[in-house]
Amino acid sequence: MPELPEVETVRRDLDAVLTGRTITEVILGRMRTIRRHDDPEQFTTGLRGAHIVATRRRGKYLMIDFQQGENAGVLVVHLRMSGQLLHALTPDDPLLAHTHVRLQLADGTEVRFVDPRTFGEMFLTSPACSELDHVGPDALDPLVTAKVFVDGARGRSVSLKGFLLDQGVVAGVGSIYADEICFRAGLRPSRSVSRISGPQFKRVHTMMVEVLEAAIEARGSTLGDGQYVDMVGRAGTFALEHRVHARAGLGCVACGSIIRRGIVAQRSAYWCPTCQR
DNA sequence: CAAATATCCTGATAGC
DNA sequence: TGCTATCAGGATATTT
Repeated sequence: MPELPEVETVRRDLDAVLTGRTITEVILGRMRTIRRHDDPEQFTTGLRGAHIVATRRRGKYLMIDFQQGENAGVLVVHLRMSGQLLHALTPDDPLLAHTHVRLQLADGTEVRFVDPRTFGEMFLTSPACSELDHVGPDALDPLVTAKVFVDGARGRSVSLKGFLLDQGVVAGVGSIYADEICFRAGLRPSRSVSRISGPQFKRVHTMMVEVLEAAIEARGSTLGDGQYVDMVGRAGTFALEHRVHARAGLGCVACGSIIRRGIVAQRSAYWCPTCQR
C-alpha cells in the first residue's frame, strides 16, 4: 500500500518523466478511475495539450501542475491500495491488465495508471486544489512539529495508530509506517492519545520523521505481495528494516519477545509486547 | 463533535 | 486439482 515514502519515490520518478513535457493524448479505460468527473470528455480535453510545469505531493496525494494555453490546472492522483504509475517507453509496450488511464507524451513515451482494485483515482482541478482542503499538512512539512500532534490530540481518545492514520492531522502515514513509528516510540498502537504525554509525542514526532526519511532513502517498502513498485517496476527495500509490521510470531529485533498482531483502529496492527507500552 | 461501521473492488490465500 | 469463502485496506459516507 503506497504511503508517503512510496508516493514520494513515485513523485521523483514522475517528475523526471513529466516535468517540461507535453501531454498529446489521453486514453481512458475504466471510468471509475476518474469518478469525480461527470463527463469523461472534461478529463481528456482538460489534459490534451497540457504542459507539465511541476510535480508536488501532499500526504499520499500526487499533484501534477500544468499549463494548458492560458489556463493553469492540476492533475491529482491517489494510488490508494493497488494503484501504480508506470512509464512505458513506447505506446505499443504490452498493456498490463487493469490499465485504466494512459497519458501519451509528445516525446513518444507514455505514463500509465494501473490499478487492479480500482480504489485509486485521478481528477483535474484548479491550482487552489480545494478538494484537498480537509487534508492536513504533509508529515515531512517543516511546519509539522510535535506541537501539531499535541494540539491535534487534545480532547480525543482515539488510539495512537488511529491518530497517526488520521490524514486530517498530519498526512502521509499509513498502516505500515504507523506500526513502525509506534515501535520506535516505544508505545503500543492501541494506546489512547489521551494517555500520551508531551515528551512522548515529541518522541513520536521524531521517530515519524526518522522512519519516513529512511524509507524514502530506501525507495519505499515492497511487501511480500510485491504490490508496490516504482515507475520502472523496481521494488523498494525498506521492508528489510521493518521491526514489527507483518512480523507476527517472529522475535523482536530488540528484545526477542514474540511480535503480536491485533486489530487497532479497524486495521491490522503489529507490536512488541515488551518494548512497547 | 468524535469514533465506529459499512462501502467500494479484486487478487491472494485458506479450506474443503 | 479446482472450487468457493474469506480477507486486506484508504478514504468517504453513514450511523452510533
